[in-house]
Amino acid sequence: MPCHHHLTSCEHEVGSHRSCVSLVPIFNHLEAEQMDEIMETVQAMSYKKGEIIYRADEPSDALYIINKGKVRIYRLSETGKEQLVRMLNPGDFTGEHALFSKSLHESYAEAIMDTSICFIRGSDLQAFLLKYPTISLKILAEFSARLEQVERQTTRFTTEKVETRIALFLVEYMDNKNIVELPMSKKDLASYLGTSPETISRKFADLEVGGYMKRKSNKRIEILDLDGLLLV
Amino acid sequence: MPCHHHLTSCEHEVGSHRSCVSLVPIFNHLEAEQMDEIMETVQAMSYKKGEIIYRADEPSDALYIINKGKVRIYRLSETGKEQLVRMLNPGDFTGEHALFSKSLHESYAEAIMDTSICFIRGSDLQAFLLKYPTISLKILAEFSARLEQVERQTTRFTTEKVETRIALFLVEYMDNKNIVELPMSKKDLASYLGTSPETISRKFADLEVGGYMKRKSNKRIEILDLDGLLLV
DNA sequence: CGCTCTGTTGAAGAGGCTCAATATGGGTGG
DNA sequence: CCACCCATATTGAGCCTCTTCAACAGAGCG
Repeated sequence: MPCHHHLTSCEHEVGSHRSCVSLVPIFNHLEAEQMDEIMETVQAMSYKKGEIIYRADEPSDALYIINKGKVRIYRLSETGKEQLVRMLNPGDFTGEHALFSKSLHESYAEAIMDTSICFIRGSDLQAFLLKYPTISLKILAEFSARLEQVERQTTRFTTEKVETRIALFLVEYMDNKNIVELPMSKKDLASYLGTSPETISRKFADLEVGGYMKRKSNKRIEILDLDGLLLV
Repeated sequence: MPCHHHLTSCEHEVGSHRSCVSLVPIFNHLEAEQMDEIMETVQAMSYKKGEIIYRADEPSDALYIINKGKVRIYRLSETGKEQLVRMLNPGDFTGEHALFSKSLHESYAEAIMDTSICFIRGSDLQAFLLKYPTISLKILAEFSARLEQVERQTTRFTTEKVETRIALFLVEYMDNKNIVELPMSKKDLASYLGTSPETISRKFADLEVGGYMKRKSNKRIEILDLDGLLLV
């Protein structure tokens, strides 16, 4: 069951010391012995909160799979400003660009809590992809979902005003009890939605006085008027 | 040799009646007999200028490969505004999302000149991917390049002002004689760069009086001050 | 040859950014 | 366990970029 978005955990139920391989969508459809084979090539690494996992312009030849923790992927624009691209939770992976197309990263990956990561070297992965082609299909599905996600986001940047983008974000992340659990700080949310923290603050206040939502706590928001929110 | 951008032709040297298969990056590394095998499953179709190839929310089970012509991929946002996502030239493909992740298109594909397209049905493609896993590697490379491209564009939308986005666009599409051949109408360029045609007009005028560039004709621009353009 | 779509230019207004001051609150060390 | 502290969040004010509407010019096409 693929995730329809990529900022909150997809509940991969990652056990503490079991290797990531068996728990990751791109591998967990394999036979046990095939997973064992992959596990043997996997290396683990731990990062403390705040540590940078990779930087733009660094070379890379590995796929990074999040085993535990949370990772922030961001970019710096030509003029040096930062934009949050996505958040990685256990079971998600990154580093693919350096693997499949070029050899240099274009984004930054930062552990925002203590995080453990599994690496598969590019050459090993490539061998597995040729040996077990179904893995490629899984990765292709993941890539194509991400492409749609980013294109959708891009379209919103150019065609919707900030208030609408926030509203759409809230609707997407709302659970079945009309509660949104913000998956990041408001500062990061601002960066993700292409605006400033000040504007986020103001628009949240506006939406609250408009009766569309109510802030239950710092990171919890209750949606009161879903239909109205979509028309903002 | 992958394209570093996706709006101008990558010079695939497509012959007039030869099937697309042999000329497309994702297949042209295969042996002749393997390509023949694929060609047998391919169906061709022609579209006249202005015809829609697929629409959002339509189901699909095929990969579309451009054989001849030019195709515009665009999205409509939640509030109905259009954004140009990319242009397809001979050798490019689309329709992947409906194939690999979901079954419905999210974007629109429109032939902007008389265009001929080859289809590979999803089930056939899947079989080939399992039989010849190197095809997957090619598609993975293409997807990952596109992901980077879209993410880069997204970051520019949120962090750069319009004038900078135009400047970066011009620099990317400049050839080795400092000439930019605009690959689309100014109207489409505005949509692609997330602004309005009026602003494009004005910024081009500004860049010209600033001595950064000179309009040679409607679609040809000469870059006069590359370094200055990057600092705009 | 005229019609329509594309492109240009002008003016006004709005939305959002920046800078600055203040408030809040979670984490840490005592 | 409490108090402090610093990053995060909020609120205010002014400004600037860009959008929008409108009028007009030009180019491509039938």
